[in-house]
Amino acid sequence: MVNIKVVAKEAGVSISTVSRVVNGNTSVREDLRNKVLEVVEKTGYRSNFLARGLKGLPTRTIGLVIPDIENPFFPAMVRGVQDVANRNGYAIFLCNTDGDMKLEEGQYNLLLEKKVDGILLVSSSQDIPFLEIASSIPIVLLDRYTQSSNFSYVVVDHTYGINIAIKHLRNIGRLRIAFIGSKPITSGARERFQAFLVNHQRDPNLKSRILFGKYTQESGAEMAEKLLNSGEKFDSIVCGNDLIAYGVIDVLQNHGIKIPEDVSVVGYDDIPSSAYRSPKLTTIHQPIYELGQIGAHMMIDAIEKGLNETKHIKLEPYLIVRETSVPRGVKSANN
Amino acid sequence: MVNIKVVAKEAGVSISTVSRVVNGNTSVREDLRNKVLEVVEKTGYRSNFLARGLKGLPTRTIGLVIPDIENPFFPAMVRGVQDVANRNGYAIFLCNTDGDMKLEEGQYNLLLEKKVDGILLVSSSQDIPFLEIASSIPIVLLDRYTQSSNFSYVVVDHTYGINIAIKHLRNIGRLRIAFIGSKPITSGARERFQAFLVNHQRDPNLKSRILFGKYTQESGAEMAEKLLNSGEKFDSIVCGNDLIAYGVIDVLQNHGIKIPEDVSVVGYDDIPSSAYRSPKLTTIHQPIYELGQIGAHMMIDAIEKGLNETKHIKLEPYLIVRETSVPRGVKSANN
DNA sequence: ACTTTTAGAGAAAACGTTTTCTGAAAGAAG
DNA sequence: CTTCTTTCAGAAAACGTTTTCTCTAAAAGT
Repeated sequence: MVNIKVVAKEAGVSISTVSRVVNGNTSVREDLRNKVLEVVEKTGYRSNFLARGLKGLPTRTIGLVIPDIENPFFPAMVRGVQDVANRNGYAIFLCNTDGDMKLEEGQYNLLLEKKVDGILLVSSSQDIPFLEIASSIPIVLLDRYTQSSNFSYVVVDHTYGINIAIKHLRNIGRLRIAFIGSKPITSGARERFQAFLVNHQRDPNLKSRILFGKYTQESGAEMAEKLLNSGEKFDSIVCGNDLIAYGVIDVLQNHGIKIPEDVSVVGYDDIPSSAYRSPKLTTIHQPIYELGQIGAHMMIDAIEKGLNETKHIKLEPYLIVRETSVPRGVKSANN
Repeated sequence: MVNIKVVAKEAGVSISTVSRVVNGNTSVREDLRNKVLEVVEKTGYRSNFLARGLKGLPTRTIGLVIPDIENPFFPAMVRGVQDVANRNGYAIFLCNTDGDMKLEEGQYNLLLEKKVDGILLVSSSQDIPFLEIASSIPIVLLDRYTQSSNFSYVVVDHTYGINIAIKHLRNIGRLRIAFIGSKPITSGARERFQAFLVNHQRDPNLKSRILFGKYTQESGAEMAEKLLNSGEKFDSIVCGNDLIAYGVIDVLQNHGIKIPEDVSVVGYDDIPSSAYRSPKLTTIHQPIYELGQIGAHMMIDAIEKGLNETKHIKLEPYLIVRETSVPRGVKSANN
């Protein structure tokens, strides 16, 4: 491997001079600079990142930890951060936690050990003990924020998202709305649930129309069965995410319930398959790719410009009406 | 940050001794070893990977380059490699190429610069010029192999995959089979196409029932239109991947063609949504997660045991019959 | 013309390890 | 009791950089 020493020898200068030329921060005599540049070009020399890192300089490496890349919600986000990271010469370490805080801490420590310049974290809990001891590198929370937030984050405004979902259902005359979501352990789940609650404050026997499970199709199916068995009346369901909606729709249809004629279903996320699935899912679209992009930008700014005021960004989701909410013949009022 | 020096001082020994204890390759007197271990435990000392890397030791870091994480084919593969990598203490760099060989080379060089111990590559071409100049680290090709293969690879046996697809269609009486695939630029696409060809050698006007596009839903739709417009007769379609099948099904249905009554469609890949989509797609399941796992295992073996004989592994896909191939009432012969 | 400032190049220290080399003490062999 | 091994700890070199420090020579000021 060609290192700074051989470049120096080849160019007939000292290694200090080579370093100065390739980093370009101090002035070097014109002829020497050109000679060095020429040798660098010829040999394809690139300074060794391990050595630079050892000197305390940035490694141009960012850690990204998410629950599960196989969850269709995350690929777009990952791609968003990779695209801007790559454009800026950063490489990204990707880690999965499966929603387990023990693993999450493990990945966090692994990344610190790898001397990443910063960590983008989709945490699986609202309080993250291992982040409380101040870290030496910037941390940006993605998609979910913490209780005691001294960290920058970029999230989606789920209160707004649930509001427009409910508004849409009311517009088409659905007033007995059920909610099937995830246990409110993450900020996102909590916010969605609370937004639903606020919209139904005066509702007496609301409790039995609210069900909590996990963000999976299986869990969605299970909870739909439970809702059905409860005997509670409902004409529409707001789901915590699209996967849950898939399960719900399957179960409802298996019970001979017509969607959207008998009950309207609206999902949340707008993962890619929701546009293909039949019936095509009405859902709240989250700007996932943009979320990744913006997070990566914030991170790179924090790394390079040393910005350490925390920044909080909330993105707006929007409603996509497909086939699972509006029965034929019903006119959706302008929302 | 706690480094080897403070551990040495704390334990009252030299840094050499500390190094020897934490690496455990040479013998150290019992009492000193215990003292050091105790201090290491207390301080949470972990040796700096940059310094180790600089000494030429492995960085316990692997590069994984794929075309696009947003392509639903890849998350399972990525997860497969991450799971075994993680279990063995490796971190993985994930890179996207979008099928562009220029970008692929760029990512490859970026990874070399990051001093990864090895690279897992899903290449977008059958010959990879930048790999011809011998690399100092192990390379394992995933999912696709090259012409002049001096590299280890793990792939899926697509000849077998297409054979069982065709056999299935013939079993249910479909004899005029069309093929809509990707231009045979990767080994996978080429193999699928050739397997189809071999099965139809005596067929006179076969050409017009073979169409090449890209591995996307849009392309699938486009080619289905083309096939329809050609006036060529067909009773079934084998698609190069599931995404193409989605596009094909949409177009066929829009033309009032019933699936599977009028024409049978079989996909290839079995991406997650194929089990949900309606109609549920009959397809060839590829063991994608296993492919990632096995690739990672080969890589780690190559890194740690220095195995440098090239190893070639072919995994067997299998048929999953869902709703797009067998018309009601037709009995599928035992295959 | 002589001193003072400035430009800019090289030497050397430092980053945190691993590992070879050196050396001392203890044990074995004569 | 002396000499030769052996065991094992510490010193020091090395990995490839960046950057501070030192020094020379030229430019600038008087």
